[in-house]
Amino acid sequence: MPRAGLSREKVLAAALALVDREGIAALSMRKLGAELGVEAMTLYYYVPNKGAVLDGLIDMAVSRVTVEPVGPWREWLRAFAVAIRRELLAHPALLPLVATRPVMAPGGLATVERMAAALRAEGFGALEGLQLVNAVATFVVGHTLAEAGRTPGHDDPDVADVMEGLDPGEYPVLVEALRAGLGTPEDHQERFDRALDALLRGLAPRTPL
Amino acid sequence: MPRAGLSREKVLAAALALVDREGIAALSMRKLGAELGVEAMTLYYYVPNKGAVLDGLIDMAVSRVTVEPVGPWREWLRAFAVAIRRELLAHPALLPLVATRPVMAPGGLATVERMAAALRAEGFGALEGLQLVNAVATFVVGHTLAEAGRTPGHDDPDVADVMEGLDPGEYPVLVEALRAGLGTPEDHQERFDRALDALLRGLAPRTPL
DNA sequence: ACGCTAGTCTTACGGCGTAAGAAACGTCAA
DNA sequence: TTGACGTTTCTTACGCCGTAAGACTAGCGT
Repeated sequence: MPRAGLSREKVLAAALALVDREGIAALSMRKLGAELGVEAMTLYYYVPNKGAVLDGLIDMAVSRVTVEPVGPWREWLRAFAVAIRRELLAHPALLPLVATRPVMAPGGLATVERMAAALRAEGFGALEGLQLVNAVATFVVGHTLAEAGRTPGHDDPDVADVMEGLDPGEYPVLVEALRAGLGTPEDHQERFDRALDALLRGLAPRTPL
Repeated sequence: MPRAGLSREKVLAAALALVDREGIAALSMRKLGAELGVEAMTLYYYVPNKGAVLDGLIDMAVSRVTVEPVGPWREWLRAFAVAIRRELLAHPALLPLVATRPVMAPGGLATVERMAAALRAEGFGALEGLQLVNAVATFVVGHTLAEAGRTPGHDDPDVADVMEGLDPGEYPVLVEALRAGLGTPEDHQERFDRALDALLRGLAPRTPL
């Protein structure tokens, strides 16, 4: 019987809290143990190694994205994209992980399968539908990385700072765009919406029903 | 005068070689020093810290992508996307870096500025044009990550392996798509082309000339 | 009361980034 | 030739990291 009442789930939950609070660079087995009032090596009873902790974190995030593929496919696919983005922005520290690690975590596969099946019912081939889902997913990850991604151990020189030090003579258009709001949350939102629309508008089944 | 004939450039070149050969996880100051026949601390004479090495690597990759923004904007923007992808695929180990680190390295800014200026000459606003460039760039990074991205210290369970262990009863569409070529180089290429086309087709200036 | 097992801790190893400063080298003036 | 000096390199050390090996301990069923 456990003396500290631990479990794989509690370890992962503590890891997520730690990462959200201090960033992914701060996630070490020793700190995670301390978080749970336990020595580092104790964690290895619940988790084979640190990589498994990272995988678990990804799976947690991915699993929270569930979309019911009913109605017009462009609509729920859009909702899917929006849901991924929301989840990623809720835990920006996980972004480098989600982006880098093979996305095929078990938690997300079921969702993917359901969407692919729904797409095939609307005239897409199996491969074609999955390519579409993949295209949307990779677009969202790419966009959100640019929006909120920061390197683990990197002090973030914010876009605002870079903007200050930019020579208007050398980069006139860039400076103008920065003044017009490039890099603001609204800018990201708008760019996301427009590009997503373009993507969904342009991707249609090759052999419609 | 140098006794080992080093320089910031040679350090970066050796770093790139090491990273290409053994992956980003293998890049340590000690190994990089050994690569150059020198102790680790010697590198700190040419580089302030390890982060600067990583930044330098990114800048090297980004700087190699140069596109002449002449002719129809959709065409050279497409060439830009293709060039980024080619460069990233040539050094896949750099992908996690490029994706994660603020993309505004000095090496790439000039290219961005030139493209934005060309777009404005074709009826885009300054902000609008940069959003377009950004959208394309983030799309390419996202796609290429999914195509070739592997985590630093992660042994890659290839898509092929995952495919084997997939229950056709549980994931029928997925399995069918995998059999139809999901995840092959051709699949990635095709998905890239189709999504890029959709993106460029759908993104047009709001206030045409 | 005793053993068993699940859970925890201790110790240790090799690696990491890098701070501080000592040491060796090449150059050039005296 | 010598000596001083700035440039480049090395030595040592500190505090972190992931984790292998194995010793301890708390609570259970008998």
